[in-house]
Amino acid sequence: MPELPEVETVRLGLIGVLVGKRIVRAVARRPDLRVALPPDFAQRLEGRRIEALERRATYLLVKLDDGWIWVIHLGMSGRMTTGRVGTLPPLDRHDHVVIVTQEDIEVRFRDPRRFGLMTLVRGEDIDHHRLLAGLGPEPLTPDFNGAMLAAALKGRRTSIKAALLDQRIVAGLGNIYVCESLFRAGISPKRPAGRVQGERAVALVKAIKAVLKKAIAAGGSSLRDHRQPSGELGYFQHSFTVYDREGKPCQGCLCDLAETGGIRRIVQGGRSTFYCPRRQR
DNA sequence: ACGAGAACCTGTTTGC
DNA sequence: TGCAAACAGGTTCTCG
Repeated sequence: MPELPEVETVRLGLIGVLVGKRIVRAVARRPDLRVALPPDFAQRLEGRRIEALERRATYLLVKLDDGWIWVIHLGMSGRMTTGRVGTLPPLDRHDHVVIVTQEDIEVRFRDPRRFGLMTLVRGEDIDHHRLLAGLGPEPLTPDFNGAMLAAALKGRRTSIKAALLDQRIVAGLGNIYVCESLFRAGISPKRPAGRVQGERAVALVKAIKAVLKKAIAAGGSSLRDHRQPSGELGYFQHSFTVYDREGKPCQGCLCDLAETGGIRRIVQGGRSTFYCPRRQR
């Protein structure tokens, strides 16, 4: 269930396995993902050398030596595992795509819920492709700043929680990091998006960047720790401040747990939101 | 155009 | 213990 930091961790883990390597075998075991695999998908990967592995929002962009880009989205339950051929566990029924490099390293894409996708896009078309065209700014780049976020939120009547989940406003945030960022910025998830302006927007941008950087750093360190064969990439021990901590004490709120009830859980747009009603306004 | 809600799919956790 | 309902970190479609 990957948001930007998890996808970035997967990317960093896959760079060493894939970049500069040639794909000698590719198998599409189950083509009906969220977006169906092209009929000749596996055939078109075979023989290709991988030149670079980039990321846009939560899409992995694998640049191939024929000018095409292998686009990967992990959806909600997508995972990548790698290991030397013959050392991995038996294939699971949800291992939908398997590739092998010239060095005998296998990379598997497993996605039980099939909300993920893979496809091939011409390099020069990538920015206009329907999957990527509408995406907002990358949150970790300098052009994502308070003024820009304030402008994007202006006039919006929906909650700031829903607005931050909207990939057109800012790309790559999901439920967890939206909750964490709002907590860090001291902003209530119920606040109308249009009323996050000025200093509040600046604080929110700072919080988003800090939360994402911290999570990526945590993923990076776990990557070094778990670089064993047949490693599963991108899933590490998180320590959240509010997410999934309903009823637990709020860090930094020196209030009586019995009195306040601690972290609260509400449902917005059908999804759980966790926040501290005292610190977030 | 905007916002709310449903839908997609399967595995795991929770509650009676 | 067993079964059904609720829930899960994403995205996209429809409808009002």
